[in-house]
Amino acid sequence: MASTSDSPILVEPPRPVDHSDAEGVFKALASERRLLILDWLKDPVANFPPQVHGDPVEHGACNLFIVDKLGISQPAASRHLKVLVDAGLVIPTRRRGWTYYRRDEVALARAAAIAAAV
Amino acid sequence: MASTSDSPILVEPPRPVDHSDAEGVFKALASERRLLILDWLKDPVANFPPQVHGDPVEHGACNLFIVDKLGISQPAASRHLKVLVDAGLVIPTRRRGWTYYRRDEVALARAAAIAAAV
DNA sequence: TGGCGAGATAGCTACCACGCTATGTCGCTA
DNA sequence: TAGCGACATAGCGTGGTAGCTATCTCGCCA
Repeated sequence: MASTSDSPILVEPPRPVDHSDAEGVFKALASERRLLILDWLKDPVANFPPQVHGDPVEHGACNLFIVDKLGISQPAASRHLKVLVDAGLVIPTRRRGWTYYRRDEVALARAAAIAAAV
Repeated sequence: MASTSDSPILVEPPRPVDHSDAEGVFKALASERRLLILDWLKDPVANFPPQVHGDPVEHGACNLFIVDKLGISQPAASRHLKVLVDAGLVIPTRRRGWTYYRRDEVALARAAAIAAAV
């Protein structure tokens, strides 16, 4: 079981909001496809087909499902996911040759705090 | 005195968050210069020189001051301001040949709500 | 160990955002 | 009414982003 699967959203130390930080977060969110991905990952069980390996709640949704649902090429989807991972908003898990993605709720809460401070 | 100067942030009706809306807001915020402008406009009196015409609290800061403080050309600054105005985050006021800009706190609160819903 | 499938990377093209200079528009004032 | 100052718009060059196809890497399994 994932160590954070049944914890509430962790509380970050109240760090001051940095503009360059904020710019990076908003850049990562400034794409409809990436917003869709984040939305789908809110409920992997409802939004993706059943997975044979990898618990969708624990590890997240399988890369292939996201690629299919986006309807763009696999490399293009891969890059969108990389943008989200680099921004720290999504956590990848490699397992048995597949890669699963899940939301990082802590980082997303921090992003919301940044937006609230604009 | 500004009609909203001593009101709390107005409460918008709870409209559902739309992805294309969200993309537009995040695009407008995905620029360090525009984040700086929004930050400066939080306190026009402290961040800009005293204005001869136009109350900085009521109408906002004078375009010229923003251009100077950004340190870029006047057309470039003008376009950044247009992006913020088009996104509805900043309100322009033309008066006596000058243009003043102030934050739209309602729209900014809505932007924060959008970010919190991602 | 050879083959296959998942996914990242490379390399290309098209497009958009941002900077600049030059110029247009419009209102105020001498 | 001529001139000037504030601001927007036009046009151009450049860098970054998003899409694609082709290819590479690497783990799994027969």
